Parts: sequence; C-alpha cells; structure tokens
Amino acid sequence: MVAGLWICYWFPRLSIVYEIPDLYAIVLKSLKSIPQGKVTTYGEIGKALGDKISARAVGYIMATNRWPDIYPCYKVVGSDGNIGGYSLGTDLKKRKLRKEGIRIVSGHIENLEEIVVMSKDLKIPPVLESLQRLQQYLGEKVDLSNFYGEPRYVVSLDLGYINGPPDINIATACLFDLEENKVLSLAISVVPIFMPYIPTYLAFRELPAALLALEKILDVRYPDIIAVDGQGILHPRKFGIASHIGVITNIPSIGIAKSILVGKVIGDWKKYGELKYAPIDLRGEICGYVVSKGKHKIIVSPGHRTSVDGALKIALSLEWRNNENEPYVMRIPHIVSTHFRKYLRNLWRLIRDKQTDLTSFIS
DNA sequence: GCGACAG
DNA sequence: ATCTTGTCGC
Ligand SMILES: [Mg+2]
Repeated sequence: MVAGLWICYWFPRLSIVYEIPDLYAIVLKSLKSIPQGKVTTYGEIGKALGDKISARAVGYIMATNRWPDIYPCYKVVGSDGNIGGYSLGTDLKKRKLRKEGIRIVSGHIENLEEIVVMSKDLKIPPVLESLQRLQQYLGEKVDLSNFYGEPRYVVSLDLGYINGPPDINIATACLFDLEENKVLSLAISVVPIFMPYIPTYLAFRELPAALLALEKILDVRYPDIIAVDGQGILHPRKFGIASHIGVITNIPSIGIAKSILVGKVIGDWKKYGELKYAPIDLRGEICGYVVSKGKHKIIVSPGHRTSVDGALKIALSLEWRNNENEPYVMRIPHIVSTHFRKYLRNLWRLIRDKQTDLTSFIS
C-alpha cells in the first residue's frame, strides 16, 4: 500500500474562484499538438496564454512536469535557441530533439525560426487576457474614498506554500483587535492550487485559500478593514490582491507588501516617531507609501474603500515588535502559515518513513 | 548586456 | 514563496 496524507477541503463561496484556469493542464496538454520536428519556446507559450510575462512560469510548469512521457516538455526551448534544462538531463533532451531531426550545435538550435511553432498556432486559450480583463473590470469598482472612523478590528491575511505539483496553499486569516493589541480568532485553510506565480496575477494564485480562511473569519465578525500581504493599487492595472479581496467582499482593505511591484519611491522622506515614510509614484500619481523602521520596510497602498493617506495612517499606527521585519499584526498570519506548513510536512514525512513515532509526534 | 519581476 | 546550516549582526 502506498503511503498517503489527505487534506479535505471545500471551495470558497465567492464565485471568482471558479473562473481560475488550470494553467498546468492547459500548457501541458498543448505540448501534444506540436508536430514532429518542431519546437516552441517558453515565450511563445506565454504569449499564447495572453501575457509574455508568464514565460518563466511556463518554465516552472515544464520543470515540474511529472509525466514527461505523456507531455513532451523537451519540445520547449529558450527564445534565443538555447535548448534549456531538462529534469531527466540535458543530454536526454538533446537526444530526443535530434531524433526528430533537429540540429543542435553546442546546446543551441541553429534554425529555430524555421521549426518554431508560433503562439497563434498553439492550442492554448488566452486565459491571462481574460484574467487581465477581469482585473480591469473589477478595478473600475475600486473606491479610494476613506471609510469612516478609526479601525479597531482588522483581519490580516498571509499564506505559505508547499511546492507540488500541485502546489498547496496554507492561508491564515487573523482577526485582530487593534485597541487591545491582541488576536481574537484564527482561520487556516489548506488548498491545492493550479496557477503558478506570475507577476501581476498573484491574486489568482492566492485567492482560493485566502478567501476560504477569510470567509470563516467573517462568520465570527465583519472587520473594519482587511490587511493583505501584497499590493493594493500599486499594480499595473491598479488592482493587486488587496484591492481584489476588498472589492469582492466590499470590505475596506489595504495592501502591505515587502517590496515594490511597480512604481518609484520619490525622495522626500518624513519621520514619524521611530518610523520613516516616503511616497511611491505610479505614472505621475501617488498610489502608496514605503514605511520603514530601521533596516526593515513595508510597502503600503489602499486596496478598496480606503484612501492613499488613510492607508498610510493605518500603516503608521501598526505596532512593530523588536527587530521584526513587519508589523506584528501582519507577522501573525505569516508565522502561523509557516508553522502549519512545517507541521504538515513533518507529519507527512513521519507517515511516509517512520510509522512507529506517530504517537509521540502527535503528543 | 543589464535591469525588473507582489508571493 | 520554498530549499537549508551554520553564521553574522544587533
Ligand atoms: Mg505572503
């Protein structure tokens, strides 16, 4: 009997989750239609998906292909003609390509333009275009006027990953009382996901697990605001994951990230107690701020029903502990997700390897 | 060739 | 984001 550890889960009620494509299946299945003697590139597949920025994610899907005999990922090479990597060895990739009559000189295909299958000829629907349109459509609903009053109850959201495939998300939603500075509730979700990380499409990777945990917390209490690990409107389409969660729940939200996706810090730092902050410009508009404490920094931007200044004001009010790299309220879901991930990983290793220690592990 | 790319 | 031990800095 093969060892197993199964986590049972259900989908969030919010319907966006059903629109998220299985990029692994789409890309892997498309490889079967590449004719003998032809190849394609990571970039062409990315273009066919609807955004060339996904080229590296395509590489990740190839690298983690568990069925190389069924899905011929050796037919995908670099756009400069370099044949690229192969988990079964680069030599085998060369041999498989040569067997189809493809000429390779020092790891390089000389006549790539003659044998490459272009994006329009790949059997791949432009799913990223649809997701981008969804971001633009929902982005028009973002409200940047500030909600009324001082926030007391906040839900902070963050995730950890177990690498697959399928990758698994562990999301933690933390209901936190800013007045008493204490945790009121935690909700943890474990969800397999079929979207790789693609810059500017992060939400579609993290939304299913994040919403599942968030919905459970909303059964306890609606918070004044949701603080999401990621960007709000500091996004090419002004619709990062914090805005996305804000709009589909219609709850005020802010994004708190550790680095910038787009935009530029404008000089002109100001002091606020132990903190310093400076505005971030996106296409001539101030869309967020960098807030720093010592060597650590966070990037804050409004998500929904919050103003840029309102988001800054909240960020400046959050408590940082010791020399930690982010405010305490954001650190909790991060730590909980990480611990839960390690717990699951250790439990799995135990089931797989050393049955006899199971009782002592659990106690 | 270099830089840029939330998690 | 994760992998992974000891090691460096405050
Ligand atoms: Mg995170």
